[in-house]
Amino acid sequence: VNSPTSAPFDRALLGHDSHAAALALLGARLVRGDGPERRVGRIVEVEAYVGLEDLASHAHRGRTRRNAVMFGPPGHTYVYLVYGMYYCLNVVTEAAGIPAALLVRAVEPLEGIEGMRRSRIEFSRARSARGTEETRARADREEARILALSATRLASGPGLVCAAFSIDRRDNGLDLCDSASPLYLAAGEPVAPGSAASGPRVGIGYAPEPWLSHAWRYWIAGSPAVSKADSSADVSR
DNA sequence: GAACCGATTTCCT
DNA sequence: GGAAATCGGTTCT
Repeated sequence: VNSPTSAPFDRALLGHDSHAAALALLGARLVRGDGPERRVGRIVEVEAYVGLEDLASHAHRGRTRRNAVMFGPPGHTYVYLVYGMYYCLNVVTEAAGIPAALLVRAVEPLEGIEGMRRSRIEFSRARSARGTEETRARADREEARILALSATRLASGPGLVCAAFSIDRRDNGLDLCDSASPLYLAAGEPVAPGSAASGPRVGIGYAPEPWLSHAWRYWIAGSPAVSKADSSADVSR
């Protein structure tokens, strides 16, 4: 599991077709920090949001202040707040000018697992910091729940990835292909062609067909760390 | 300046 | 299986 030095993620793998990039990103490592605070996870699930035409994408209405980095060069982060309380991490893909990104939906913790657990708890407590006594009691129960959670499930969801890695709006626009960034990507074991699965994207019920049904969610088949059961799924090329 | 809504997660019925 | 929590982005008046 320990790998002292791993090569930075190759930006060229992200610069063209987003679906090829999604398959390339599976198995790669997400790295936060250095030394004893270092946290590393293996990316096991992503979703592609591609181009102006994609009516499920934040970019479909054109460039705004929020989605601006999606229009920039590949390899950078797009971090946004969703539902007023969770953050989502995306990896920008395609050449500058073409808005596209991969939502990181799930990560399998490899190093710094206790740090991820603490970060999850810290996030949970911050949410109920100014709450009533009842909300505080609820936070206690949630802390107990997180402490009992298996390591593989600590980052099994897009909001949970950000909670476990302490990712928020300040991380928007970082260069993930630069290992000097506070958050970056490192090469991992590539996923064998037959080991990737795909299916429809999650949480985009507002989108019309055909965008609603495109199988643009990709994950490592059989991984216990994916955000949902991968029961009915096509194994991709 | 107000209304509407969401690339989620968790808890309760 | 359904709803609540919570706030900034986007749109419309």
